Amino acid sequence: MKDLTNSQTERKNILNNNIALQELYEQLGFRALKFEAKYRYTKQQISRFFEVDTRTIERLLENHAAELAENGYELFSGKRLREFRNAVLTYLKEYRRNVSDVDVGDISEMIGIDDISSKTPYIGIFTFRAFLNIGMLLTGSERARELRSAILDIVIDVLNKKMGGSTKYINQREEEFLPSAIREFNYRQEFTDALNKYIEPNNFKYAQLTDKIYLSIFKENAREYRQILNLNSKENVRLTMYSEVLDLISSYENGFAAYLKKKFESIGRKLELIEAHELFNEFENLTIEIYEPLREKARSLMASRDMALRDALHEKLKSYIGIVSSEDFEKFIGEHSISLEERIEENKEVFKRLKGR
DNA sequence: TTGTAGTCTGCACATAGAGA
DNA sequence: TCTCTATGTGCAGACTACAA
Repeated sequence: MKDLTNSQTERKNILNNNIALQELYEQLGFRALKFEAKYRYTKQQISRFFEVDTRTIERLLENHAAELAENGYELFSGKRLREFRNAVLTYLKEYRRNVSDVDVGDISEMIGIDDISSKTPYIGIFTFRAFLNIGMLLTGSERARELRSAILDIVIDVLNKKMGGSTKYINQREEEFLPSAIREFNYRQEFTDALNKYIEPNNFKYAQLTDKIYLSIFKENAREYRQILNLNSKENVRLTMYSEVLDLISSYENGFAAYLKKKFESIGRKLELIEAHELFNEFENLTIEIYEPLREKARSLMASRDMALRDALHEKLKSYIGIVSSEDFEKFIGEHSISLEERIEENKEVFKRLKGR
């Protein structure tokens, strides 16, 4: 199980997943007052929920101030506090009206939100994200432990629901995948043509030089990549790659094909496979500065997304695991993410026009 | 203007668990 | 058993808004 208490990256990768957050709010049943379009809780509500002293929450606020502020913790004072107090009063009034025929005792106690005194000068307010953040940091609270377990279950459940049980092809749900895959297909053609024309016949040349590209970009050969993503031998590894990785592979294939052609023309004969390997090393050294930023980006995106979306760990890219942005979650599992079949259907007319040219 | 009330915050202390 | 560290709690002072 992921350890949320001591990894800020793991915490962010859940808190950036807005789709899962909505589901979490529905399922946890810890209702909040909506203020300025966000669910809000007071510090007292939070400490009651986790069954700890408010001082404990305050200590977390001291030690993780930036992280909690980023997730929506704020101090309300002045005009904003007055507006919030009015919103609380309206909420309490509404609630009392709706349950007036029932003896509900202390309504504030029952719904978990207190009437805020007019003498209160400022008050610490948490958003739902900040509330979850506290739950991820509190190690001594049994309820926080239960919450963390529920968070992980619900996040996995949301992903499974969205992906119909398998996240193998989650990369195909973003808009950019299809154009990148088409581009890559064309460059792949040029690459294999070049290997055919400029390297002596050899059964292993395609696989070996493709592996060289993979190793250069993400430090794994095709076999290792298959194992990590649990792909069978019939499944095409490129159909599981993110658009940024495909673009970089295209660039390598295009660049190396041209480099190979140049070498062939200068020596006036086809290269042996071992010479092609040496030529690739030369090409790699020559382009190291050009590709470095793109390689860094591809490794980081691949390692972080596969960890967050596929629960797959690329051991050799461990140090590249970072935060998956909320935009990324939206791209792959949000409203605008759609399956490849639907996207192809959407682009049918474009394909027909291209075919007709 | 001043007293009051509610909240935040810094400091100190208690407790529990891990490791030597 | 002792020490260290992390975590949680209590207390008191500071701060701020409101009411008289």
